[in-house]
Amino acid sequence: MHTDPLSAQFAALADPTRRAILARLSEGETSVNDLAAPFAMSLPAISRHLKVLESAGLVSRSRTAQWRPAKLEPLAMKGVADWIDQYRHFWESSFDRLDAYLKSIQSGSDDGSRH
Amino acid sequence: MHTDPLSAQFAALADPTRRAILARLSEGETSVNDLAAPFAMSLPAISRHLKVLESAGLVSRSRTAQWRPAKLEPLAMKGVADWIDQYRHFWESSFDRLDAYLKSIQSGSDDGSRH
DNA sequence: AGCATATTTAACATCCATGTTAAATACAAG
DNA sequence: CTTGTATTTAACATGGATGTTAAATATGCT
Repeated sequence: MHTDPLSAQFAALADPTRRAILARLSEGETSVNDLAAPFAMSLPAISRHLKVLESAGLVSRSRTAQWRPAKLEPLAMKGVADWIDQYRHFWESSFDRLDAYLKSIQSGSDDGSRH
Repeated sequence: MHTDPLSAQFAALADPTRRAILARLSEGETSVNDLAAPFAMSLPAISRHLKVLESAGLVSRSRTAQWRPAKLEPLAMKGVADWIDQYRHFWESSFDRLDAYLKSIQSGSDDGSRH
């Protein structure tokens, strides 16, 4: 099971329906019914997708009467972005610079067989 | 089933073992045996994790004699980063500005500024 | 050829994810 | 308090993900 937040967040993002929900929520808080409308999928299915997003911290819920609108929680997404930024220089450097970087690390100290 | 690249990439990243493998590969190309060493996991399991990373495009393989070293493929990770960057302004803005942004989108042309 | 090393595939077990439909719950209003 | 609307939970089916061990494959060496 996924106990670490990053795994939960990546897993939550690994589904097109959930990513579409997030895109929709980036335009504002929305009820489950409205969120479900564009999808050829039952309401309980959307409800469960929201639960996954909520467990990952990517979304929060509130209550107004019988509605439980979902709202984007961008800080969780920032956690994901921060992890990926570790690798940013790998694609932002020119290939020559990347190559040089890799070589400088490899020839630094050890044979690379352990942590 | 995950047919779209983004889903495959996120799914591949949703596992701590695979993220650890990527971290290791960020220090340079490495054989399967060396990659497996730090983990309390059988060699076939690591081999399958590599296959997942490779299918997602995050890693490529080559051959030297009986070794099939894995190498980081940062461009796939860039695809993921680009998707997330859609949401960057949600956490990089101040809360006031974020609030204003959300309101401006929801109410169309209303200026949405308050406080 | 025959053996050693590195890696993958096969066969299997188990658990998790995702979807469905039907019933249950939460709240508002008549 | 009964009804209507919104949402969740229950019960179930199914497929996919992840791990294991044993066998197969690929390559190099002597």
